[in-house]
Amino acid sequence: MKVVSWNVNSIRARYDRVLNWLDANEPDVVCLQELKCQDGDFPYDAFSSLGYMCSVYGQKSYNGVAILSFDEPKDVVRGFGDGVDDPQARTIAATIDGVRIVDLYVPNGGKVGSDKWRYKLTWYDRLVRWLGAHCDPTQPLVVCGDFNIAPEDFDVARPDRWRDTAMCAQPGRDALARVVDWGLVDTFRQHHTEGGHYSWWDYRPPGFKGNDGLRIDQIYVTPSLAEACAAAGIDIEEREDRPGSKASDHAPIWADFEID
DNA sequence: ATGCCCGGACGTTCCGGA
Repeated sequence: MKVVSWNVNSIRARYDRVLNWLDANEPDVVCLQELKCQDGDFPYDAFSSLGYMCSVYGQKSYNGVAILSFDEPKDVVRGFGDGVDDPQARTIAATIDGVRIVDLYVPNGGKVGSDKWRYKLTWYDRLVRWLGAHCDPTQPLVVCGDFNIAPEDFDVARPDRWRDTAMCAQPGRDALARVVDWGLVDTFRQHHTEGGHYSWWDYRPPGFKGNDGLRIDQIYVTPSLAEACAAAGIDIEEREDRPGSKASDHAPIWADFEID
């Protein structure tokens, strides 16, 4: 089972490019973030032509997540359902071929200390509680998406430049660590122990050309799936503009599992 | 110290992104 996670920065602006990538790579499960459209505007037909079923949790202009799969998605859940009045569409979960898939778009956080920053930290706390209430570290589980946190300095090309931002500030890293400590393994780090690998580059200079990258997109799994993870990677070629096809500011990340 | 580049929208400038 091949799983990909990709913050596409508008599915309507990106769907031809995403389609081409899916056609070439044939992942079994596709977790998308930042759809920036309502459910009714999602390009279902384009993806169904490649054989994908689409579970969508959209929102006008902002946020929005979706899980695409060849196999029928079961027990689809949108949002945390934790009683908090939160209109932001940032999480969707589904069971695909016996594997629970959780697709997340973690809040950006704005400036450290702002209301958005507090929302981000609170959101991480809600995620930990949600995992505790609805998931089990012994089950086959994928928790992936745009976490908007670079876990360590060697996940950042220029750590001094980013140190005190919402991507790197210690309270955010601590919040992410509490999610991982619940019982998850970073599939990319299983296969790449060295630094210097990134999944996001700002559109603004120095950006991709200046390699001012951060590794803020992750595919975490429970230990039973980690044992089955044969390979993981980041397709940085997809961060490059092509004629008539602009790139998202995020590259797709993927993990391959050998499961029956 | 700030903008740079993008996408979306009650659009012709703004907000949010990370």
